[in-house]
Amino acid sequence: MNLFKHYSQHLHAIIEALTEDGKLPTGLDTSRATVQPPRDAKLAELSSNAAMVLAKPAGLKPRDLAALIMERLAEDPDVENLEIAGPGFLNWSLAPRVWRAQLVTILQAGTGYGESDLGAGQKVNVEYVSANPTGPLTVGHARGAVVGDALAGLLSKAGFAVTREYYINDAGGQVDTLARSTYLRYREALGLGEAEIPEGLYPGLYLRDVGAALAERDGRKWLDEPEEAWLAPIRAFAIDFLMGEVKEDLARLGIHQEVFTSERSLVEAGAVEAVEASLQERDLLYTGVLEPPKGKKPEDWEPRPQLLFRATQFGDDTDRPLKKSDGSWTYFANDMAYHLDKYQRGFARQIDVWGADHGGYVKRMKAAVKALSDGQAELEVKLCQLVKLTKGGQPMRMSKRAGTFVTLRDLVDEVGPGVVRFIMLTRKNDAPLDFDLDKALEQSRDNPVFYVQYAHARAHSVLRHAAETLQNLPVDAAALAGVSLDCLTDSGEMALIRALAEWPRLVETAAEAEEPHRIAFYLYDVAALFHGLWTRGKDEAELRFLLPEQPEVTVARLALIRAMATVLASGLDVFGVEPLEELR
RNA sequence: GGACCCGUAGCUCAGCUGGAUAGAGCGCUGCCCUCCGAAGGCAGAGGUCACAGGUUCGAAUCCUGUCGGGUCCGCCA
Repeated sequence: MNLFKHYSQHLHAIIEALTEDGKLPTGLDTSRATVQPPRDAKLAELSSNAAMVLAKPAGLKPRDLAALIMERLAEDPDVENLEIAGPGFLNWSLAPRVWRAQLVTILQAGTGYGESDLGAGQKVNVEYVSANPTGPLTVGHARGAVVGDALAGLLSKAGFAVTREYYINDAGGQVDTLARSTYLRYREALGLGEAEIPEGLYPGLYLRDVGAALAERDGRKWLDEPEEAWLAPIRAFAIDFLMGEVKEDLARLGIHQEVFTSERSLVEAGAVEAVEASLQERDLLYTGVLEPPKGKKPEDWEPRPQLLFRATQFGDDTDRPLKKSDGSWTYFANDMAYHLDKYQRGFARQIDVWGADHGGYVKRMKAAVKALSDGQAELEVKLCQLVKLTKGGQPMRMSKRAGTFVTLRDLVDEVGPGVVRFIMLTRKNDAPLDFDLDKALEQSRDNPVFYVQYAHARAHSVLRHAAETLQNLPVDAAALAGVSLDCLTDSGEMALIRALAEWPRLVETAAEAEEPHRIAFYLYDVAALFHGLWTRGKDEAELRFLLPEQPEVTVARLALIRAMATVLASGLDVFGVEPLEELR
């Protein structure tokens, strides 16, 4: 049971009872009345703003209303130190046995602890990475990959039915460019001299592998054929090859999206015409001429009539083209078809994770989803700001044009998947992120990954040590769930227990805010409390975890330690990071 | 010119959807420890939450405007 939710419900029941007794007016909006840990843990263990929020509509002074609630809340035998504080806060603490009982809950639940029914099984689609299949994934993609995957994990933990998806942009002009670039590397692979890559094609050396693989499969088959003969098959081959690479990169990061949707197959199935018809039916299309952008105007600007979508009716700043002036579909039209497809697959809630450079695209896509679903579906977009890669504080220059960009695979090989994932989640997605390769591997309090993994490993080290030296004592979760925990009385131990008991609440607030980074900070806090407790044992011998002369104290502490390791593992699991039982 | 994001301690950043005396790490200052189980401990200084208005019992948080930084801006995907 989530203690905070429990007391929130308790409080709402009290308010209801007070209303029935005529002490409060009917029809109060109680939605803003919450139970939280106070900002400053010294003030109380639990705190509610109910009296302040409800005072005005109830026509009472906050402290008077607080007194009314307090009277009823005091009847709960678990509630202690109940008092009215400050402007009308209701503060209280819980009997230590209530907190300790949370450890039993944790030990019984295992890493499933913290799971919530908040989402009530609602279907959510999280689409992320969706990089063009024209080259390897870069460090920039890594952030979107990790953020999307962790968000999916978080929502899943919070009770949503999450689908993780990748949209393959295999339909635009860029894949034709890919095919032509691949063709040159194919010729090169067949010994026709080193390819000169003209302006406008992709110079990346990774295409040599694609060309070689094609030569391996097809031999000299395409050498004397005209472009219209080889363009489509080579395009398909190259996309296939590079998507294989992308999946391999993602797999090395521990990411496995279950749905890959091809733009080309949607287009070929007529999904775009269906969008046009649907919009036409709603009278949301017209042929018109867009205003030129103010400020800097493109050189070759001239007014041209295009088929436009009335995006302004749905909150966008201007209407958006569905067709280019030559009559072909825009990328936006295809993207509308894709998002409609997701809606038709049952996703009324869609989350896209994009790079910050797509910020200008958000409003129109949201407008499109609203229009195509008659307001039934909602699209949210998480923009990931840039990652600044440094080594020892020195920026690493990256240029895609010069081919000197750092690939995701290089990064994962350098520091490992767990480190990449955790560090990418130590900032909220809309803030820029510094990623220092040296710091990522540093073993210090400065490095949050190390600090959290160290806590987990240290806990397991103690458990191993206990199993070896104190053979009569239980160390497994099931047995520890049954031991007496009354010996856990130290303030540091209690603080750690309270922090662990907050995990279910944190899952829910982080899921509601769609902010997986909060988990990273939470895990760091838990680790800090644990390391602090450990360190105190250095000076105060009676605080050590293993006291051979006092088995009842020792088993209680082992229960605490295992519960802490369980919560850390549960949090790392949301991130897709493997908890370490030993540091090497 | 416009849209979106950001602005909190010397530095890097939290701040739990509007609550109480705004926090952490690093750095700095001063003590302690440096043989226990694993990579130190305690204390201190340091803030006009960019700025100005507004809403509210109450604002770092919401609204408006200004300044500064980033991303982007017809038919590229």
